[in-house]
Amino acid sequence: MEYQEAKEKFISTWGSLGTMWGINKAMAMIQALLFVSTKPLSMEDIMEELQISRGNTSMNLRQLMDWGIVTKEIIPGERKEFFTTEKDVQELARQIAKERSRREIQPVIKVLKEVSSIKDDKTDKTKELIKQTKALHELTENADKMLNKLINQEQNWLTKSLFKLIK
Amino acid sequence: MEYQEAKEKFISTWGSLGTMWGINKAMAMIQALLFVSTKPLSMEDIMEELQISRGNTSMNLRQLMDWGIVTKEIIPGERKEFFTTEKDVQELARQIAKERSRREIQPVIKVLKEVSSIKDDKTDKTKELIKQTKALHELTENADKMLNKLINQEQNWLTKSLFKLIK
DNA sequence: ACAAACTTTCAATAATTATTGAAAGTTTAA
DNA sequence: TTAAACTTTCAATAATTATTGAAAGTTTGT
Repeated sequence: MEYQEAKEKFISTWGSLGTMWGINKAMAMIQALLFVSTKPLSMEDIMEELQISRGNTSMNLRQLMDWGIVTKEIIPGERKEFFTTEKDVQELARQIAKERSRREIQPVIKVLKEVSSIKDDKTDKTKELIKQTKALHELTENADKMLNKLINQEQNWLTKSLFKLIK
Repeated sequence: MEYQEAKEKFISTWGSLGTMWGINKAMAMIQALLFVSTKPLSMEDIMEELQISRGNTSMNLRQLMDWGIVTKEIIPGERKEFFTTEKDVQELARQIAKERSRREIQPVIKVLKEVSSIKDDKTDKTKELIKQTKALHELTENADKMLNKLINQEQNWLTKSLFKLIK
């Protein structure tokens, strides 16, 4: 497999992985492209390489910046804006975990807490609803705590912890 | 908040959480409904409660069974089929983790391995592609190993491990 | 202040994904 | 063996989500 083919394969695989986990294809592909690029890319570069429109590129770059995994680079003497992504996989993982926790897991935990706190009227169905949502609430909260722990540790904590768990 | 409202809130929240993580709404809602139900439900029951069509119900129940988190119950004297979901959150989490690993993570690991193994022609861009996909490969493989570890342990291992990590 | 070089916005459109419902298929009881 | 009771399948349709492209907005250099 040659460079170009390998690169395209990587980008499109990353794109479809994104789709499977609720992240849009263009967004995932832009990040993948930046991730293996040796230098910052302009909007033109990205549009060209991925064959997507200016609007699409602009919107998805913005989202990636909102997620904190892509940053604008000012290149002296250039009028265009250039973009790079976080190159360190650990940091990338932490950032994504952090954002998904904040945006998606927290609101669900909130609802689970509310629902599991309704007044127990002693009927079977109410007891079951409370019991089951409480169990889910605990599980979700634990998983999320772990995720947050990962997020707030220094660089290599994740790898070390995983290693301890695995061996 | 009363029982009915709480139940509906739980089901629809679970449904939209599903959507955010690439699982379709009806599938997530059916699972949620079964999860808080005190007894097995028939297709009619599910259609009625969630206001979805027979075809939709049938297809999504099938998927849930393929995922191994819903099972058919035979109720003596009843002609209809009845369904239940795994009621234990630990087991549910393990089953979902197992399936998502098998279906989605493994194929990506395979591609990352392929791409990171291309011939190094000593150009900067090839070196960067190899380096970055290799890093991603390692991270993904570690995370997946942990997931698999969780899957193959006895019941309470997950909670215990998480607890150890958190404290 | 102007205009060239750029980026953003957003209504229109396309692509994808989910849902319906009726026909075909299956199972069961008599 | 028949037919009622039920489930599955799948082409048609609806709903959702992503993408385009051109107009509006912004920034920069002169």
